[in-house]
Amino acid sequence: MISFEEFIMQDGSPIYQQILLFIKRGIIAGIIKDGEELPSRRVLSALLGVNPNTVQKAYRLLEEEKLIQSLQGSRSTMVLTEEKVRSIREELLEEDARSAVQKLKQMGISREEAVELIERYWDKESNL
Amino acid sequence: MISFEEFIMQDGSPIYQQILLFIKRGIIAGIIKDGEELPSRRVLSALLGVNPNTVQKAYRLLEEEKLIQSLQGSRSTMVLTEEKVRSIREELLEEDARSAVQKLKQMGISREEAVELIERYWDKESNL
DNA sequence: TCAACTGTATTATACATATAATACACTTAA
DNA sequence: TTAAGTGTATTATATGTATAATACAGTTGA
Repeated sequence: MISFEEFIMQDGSPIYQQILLFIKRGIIAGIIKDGEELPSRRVLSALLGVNPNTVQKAYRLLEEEKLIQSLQGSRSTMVLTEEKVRSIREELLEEDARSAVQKLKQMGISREEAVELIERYWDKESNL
Repeated sequence: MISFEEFIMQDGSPIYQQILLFIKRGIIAGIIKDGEELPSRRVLSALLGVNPNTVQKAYRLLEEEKLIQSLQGSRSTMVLTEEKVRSIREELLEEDARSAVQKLKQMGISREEAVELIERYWDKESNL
């Protein structure tokens, strides 16, 4: 089951994108599996405290990427293949690692300091 | 001198915030020093290919944080103390590291994989 | 002096994001 | 059967972001 209770709103980027990325990272982690049902738009919006239209926008993008299948009256279900998961994994890992390294380099951090920093915050961050 | 040629537009977050963070990271790296003159709003906007008002918004925020001093007719100059630099360093390092670790954990990446990933992208990323 | 540059401000327009309030057709389960 | 839940769609409003076109007052350097 998908645990949206772990969803942490990080201000800055659009909410619908945060939802989209949260689901994609869950897919990569293997927590969200093929055939699994997503919470309904209304339920998830209530859970996150956002507008139903915002959740709908995230779900519509998942639909366009063919990662979910939606039918009127029933909840949307995940449609995943190994190939899709591998593709998403590359896309997100690439972007997140590249972005983090770029920022740290801009601050004049050394490679060794960067590794130390990641290791230190690894323990600080609550487990997901 | 501040080298804004190294500025890379990353879509997603507002441009004025990207400019603000680019300058703050330059301060942390020690590239941008106390008393130094920033490019004028018009010059920087032309250099980055964005609207002068967008640069002005970033500079206004720097002004509000008392990191620059602006006088009509003259270019704005950096007003930095060791304490301010230390404060910005904590703020940004904290946020960037925390954010990176959170994303990697959400993807089910292990601590060892994360370190490997960072080290691999450290060499990929062009030097700044 | 004075032209060119500077910071600052205003108005208008356009687009993206988010919320709110509905509405309708379909499915599910009691 | 039918009430409740579902996906989907529309309209309106508000806010933030970015651009464009000006305008004005102050500074600088030839």
